[in-house]
Amino acid sequence: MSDNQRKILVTSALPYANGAIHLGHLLEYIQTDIWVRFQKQRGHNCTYVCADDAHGTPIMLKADQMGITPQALIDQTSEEHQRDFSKFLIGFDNFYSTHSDENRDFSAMIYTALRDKGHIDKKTITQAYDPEKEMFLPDRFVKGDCPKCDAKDQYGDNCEKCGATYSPVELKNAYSAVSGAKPVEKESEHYFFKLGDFENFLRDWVDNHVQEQMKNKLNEWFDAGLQNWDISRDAPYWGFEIPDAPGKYFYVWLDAPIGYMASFKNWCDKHQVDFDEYWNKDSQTELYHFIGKDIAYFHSLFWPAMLEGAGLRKPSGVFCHGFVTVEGQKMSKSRGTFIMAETYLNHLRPEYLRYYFAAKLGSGIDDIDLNLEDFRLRVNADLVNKVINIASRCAGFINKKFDGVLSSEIAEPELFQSAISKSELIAELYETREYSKAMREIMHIADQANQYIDTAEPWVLAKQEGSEKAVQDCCSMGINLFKIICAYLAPVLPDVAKDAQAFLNLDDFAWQEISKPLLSHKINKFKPLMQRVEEDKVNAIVEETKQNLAALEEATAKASVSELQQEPIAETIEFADFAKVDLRVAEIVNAEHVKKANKLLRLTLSLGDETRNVFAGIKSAYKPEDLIGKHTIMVANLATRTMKFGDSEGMVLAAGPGGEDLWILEPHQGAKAGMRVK
RNA sequence: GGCAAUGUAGCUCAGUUGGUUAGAGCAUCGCAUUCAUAAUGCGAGGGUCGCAGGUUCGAAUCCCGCCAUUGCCA
Repeated sequence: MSDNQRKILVTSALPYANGAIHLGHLLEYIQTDIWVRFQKQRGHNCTYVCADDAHGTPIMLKADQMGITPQALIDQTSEEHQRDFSKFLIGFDNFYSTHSDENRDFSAMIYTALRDKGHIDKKTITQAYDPEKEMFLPDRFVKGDCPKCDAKDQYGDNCEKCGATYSPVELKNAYSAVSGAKPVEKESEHYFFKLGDFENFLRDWVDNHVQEQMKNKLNEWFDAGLQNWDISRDAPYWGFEIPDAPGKYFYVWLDAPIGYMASFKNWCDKHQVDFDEYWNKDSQTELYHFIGKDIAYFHSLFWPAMLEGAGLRKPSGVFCHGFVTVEGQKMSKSRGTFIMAETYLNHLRPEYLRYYFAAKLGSGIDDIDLNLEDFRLRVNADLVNKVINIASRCAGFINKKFDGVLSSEIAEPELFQSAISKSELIAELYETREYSKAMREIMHIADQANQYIDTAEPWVLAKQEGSEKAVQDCCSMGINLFKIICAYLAPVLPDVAKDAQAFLNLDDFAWQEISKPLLSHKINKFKPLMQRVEEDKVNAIVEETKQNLAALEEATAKASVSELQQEPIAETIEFADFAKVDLRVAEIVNAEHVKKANKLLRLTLSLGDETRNVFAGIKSAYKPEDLIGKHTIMVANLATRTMKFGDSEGMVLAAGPGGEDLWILEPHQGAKAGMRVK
């Protein structure tokens, strides 16, 4: 190993231990794993640790619902997570849990240090409390009617319908999402981390440790003023009890990032590595966290502040990435695009996805779109048609005519040189997480290789008497280019790289060896290294995702509070009262976005002889173009209501809790605009 | 509601500090070719760079407003 070998510790965000790994998670683990494999291929000492995030109310409640202990739930989840990760070739050096002795010790140690330096405050706050379950309720576990717009079934912090923000105690008809009981207000003393103590330090630190795009966002928080952070929760809570405060527990987000340290410590003890060398205040090693843009706040403010306060080293960098969208939209359960790792693996090998993500990942925080058609075409074209094709079209000649031995010289030194001269550029692109640019460079080499073989025409030479050496030379040239390309792609395609090594009769693809040509070298029989992605396999993933969802919904519907419990049937009315409501079939002749309105769509409804302008709060669930031409049911004799955006002349009927889960009514085929519903 | 990021060919994306006729891959079409997992090579068509203003000799690039998408609001 060279003198300039770096010591690097890398983490991915800890997956929460109450659900399965999905494509959104995988973007991050794949991005990190590629980076780690690259560092190792370069000969650096790089360690990759992760853990399950195993504490908090949602885990406690889910275990309760399943009738098992939280410990049993997180054990089971950990097994599932590790199985998925390993199948996706995520090469963690250590995968641990935040519910561990190491983590308990570090959490206590850091908390104590912060407290002793005066960075912890106590304050009594009022919170919603479930008298039946005898527990405090986090905002998202209190539901009720929006205090502003009266929308039903809104969460305790903000309204999906009108966008208002408020506190849970303001909700009308509030109920606990856990028991259905009416929450009461109750006081409790909470512990706070005084983030504001670290403002100067953080402003400095943020300046050269986060991406440009993140700085703007963080500045907003600085400008708003850093608030104290509530780090305690009352019993019953699934987590670590605060050392000097019986009945109080660390909030899950306090011990989650500390889990990075705990997992690493656990690994150090198994491998006789000096933990302190990595975490001492003046450590010379490097520490990088790969995270999603949603948790930037915790990793760029709380975490470095906690480390600073506790006298530990700070991260060398926090690398944020965007979200995965599918077909240009948020992953959606109902569209079948909320794809689980396991579902994907039932149909396709992981490297297709690894390559596709690599081909689209840059160093920024842009969202990454998985377009299923593009995915299939891109992977097939780049990997199978271009890269693997090179070996496929050369290997036959070498094996049949030359007993598998490559020629003793490089036929096209310039072309060979051009391919290896990209080594440092590609390394730099991997290092800076510009994988998409790296992939482009590599594919360009593959194009050149195919062009070369086309020009050299070994199949023509093979038929000419006395051209044997020319055939061997040109096919050996092709194999050598193939070797270089595979070495460059190794971080992304670990299994293909392994198979290519077997074919090429090599032990590894160490980066320093890339420039060495294979001369008079014996290779093995070529076997197809990768099959094309078939369209029906991709469709099967979407299909299975939809089916899983249906099964899941059935299960949760049984377990949770029923629709009727949430909203009991209203009091009985006479037919005459009902008859006053004039319901009509209406055709949606136009639908469009409403400027400045986050929730509304403007619908133009035809009743045959007249048209109505109606505003409907369904933007989160429907795209305008998907509605046009359809029929629906409207209240036609509702008094016109004047809104900020214009008059709404009626109302369309819809059911569902809100957000994406909102369904408007549609009559069976044959109903005509204007018909009365009675 | 506030803030941030994003919006470029059918699709997925590049476009460095503003500077000729806006690029690539895939898809489409034509030609060549058969060594290769119906792969490959050569060539062609295709864009008022989200919309509307402004600054400038000159804007995809800078400024303002608006629209849309995604995320955050501890």
